[in-house]
Amino acid sequence: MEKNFKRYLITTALPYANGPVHIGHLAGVYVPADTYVRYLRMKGEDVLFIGGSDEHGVPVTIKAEKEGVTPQDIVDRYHEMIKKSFEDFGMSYDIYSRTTSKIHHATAAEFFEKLYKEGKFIERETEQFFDPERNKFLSDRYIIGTCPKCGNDRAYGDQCEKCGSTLSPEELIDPHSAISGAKLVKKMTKHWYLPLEQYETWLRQWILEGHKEWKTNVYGQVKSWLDGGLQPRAVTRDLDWGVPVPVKDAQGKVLYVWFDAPIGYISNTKEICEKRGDNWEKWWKSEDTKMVHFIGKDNIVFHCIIFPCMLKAYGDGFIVPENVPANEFLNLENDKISTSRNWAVWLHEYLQEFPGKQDILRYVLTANAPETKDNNFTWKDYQDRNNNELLAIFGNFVNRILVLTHKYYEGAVPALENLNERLANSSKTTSSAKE
RNA sequence: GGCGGGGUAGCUCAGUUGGUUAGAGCGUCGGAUUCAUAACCCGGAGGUCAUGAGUUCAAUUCUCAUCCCCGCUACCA
Repeated sequence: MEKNFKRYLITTALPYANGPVHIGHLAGVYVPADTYVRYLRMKGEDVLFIGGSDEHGVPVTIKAEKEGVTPQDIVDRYHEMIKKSFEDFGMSYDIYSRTTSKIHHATAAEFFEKLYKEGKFIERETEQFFDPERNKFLSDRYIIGTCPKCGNDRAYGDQCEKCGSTLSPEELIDPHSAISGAKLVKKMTKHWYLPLEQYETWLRQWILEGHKEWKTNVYGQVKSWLDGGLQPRAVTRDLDWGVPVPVKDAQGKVLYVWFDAPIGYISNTKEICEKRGDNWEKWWKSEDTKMVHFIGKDNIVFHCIIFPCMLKAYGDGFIVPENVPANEFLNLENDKISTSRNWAVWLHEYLQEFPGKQDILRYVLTANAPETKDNNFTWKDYQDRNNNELLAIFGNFVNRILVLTHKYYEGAVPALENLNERLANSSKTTSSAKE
């Protein structure tokens, strides 16, 4: 199945703009992607490298509320922070943009509108929990109640952290709002769903038949979803932060963050192409473009099932990814990296505390990349790899070449000669030339 | 709970379409050298390939069960 591709469209998962980027993100997604892109460019390939911040969704609004600022303030803060740290780190993006951009809102809205008009969605009205005090519908994780299984009175609407059981908000005893504490009421609400099951045959053929070479974690996860049977997936939410649903009777509704985020790859391509006078469609609608999504293992279903279904539903020549390399996670000092517990090495802090040491981090994260299983980052390992591998071995190698070049060749690189002949002729002096 | 991925030397990872002594880097131990930076170079030790059972002439590699780690679980249970 070797195809001849004329150009490469490489995307990296959009970091969520409610916190900075840490070494786990770097190890799994950004360093491998940047390395691949640099390799392609060195080979002279035509490459477009797309990144950006994912700025919609409930967590941003919660954080804003907590701090008494607007959601825009939150995403402005973290977008700038992430963007700058990527720049300082040396990510070679063609563009690093954001999903609050005008062009993205327009692109995402148009995307939804086309599918809507063509009848690609199904509408469903369901009863949802509503916080009367804040006047908003709540997603499962912002509903708190008593766990019916273990009696924990701080169980979430999707899961009880104490006994680990998976829950639905309906099961909770005395459900109330995690935001206001108010007692919840039920209200009817309408949403649009993408009927994924309609694409099952196509997905099977495309991935299970056509891409057996994908990583086992990715392939296995996809197969499991397909074998389990796909269901319609809601693509809208009751929320006031996001891309408004471009339909008449949809006040107070936005596109589900996971619907709009991957469209960000398209919007950002448009943005850079407009700036360069390039044609964005050649990147997204040509069979000879090779698209690769770099992601973490938590994003497999979105990039292998949902987003491809969206593209397929839209039609109009959109291509789907040729590969979706999803990496595992990185632990820090034997403990899970956690934003909420502030257990992480933040990129912006690393860059401050270790100025000029970007390549050391790149090296360590590459040498220890979590390709097939979760890996562990320790400062001791970082120190050892730096001191032994980079400094002692590699550093000495470079230093020796420089010193000997000056000593024996007056500082100029000597002409190429036949090494085998030379080795055969002498033994002593060649032991140094050999290297 | 269900499903997916993983559990191989002190550490981080390769590998095995089943087949005699399971690999690498770093660490460690020993040696050599002072030609290159506090280096480099050479050699050794170190693993019941998570656990138990099964298939086989032969299993770390296949099958089943168990344990542990991580992810997903779609408003389906």
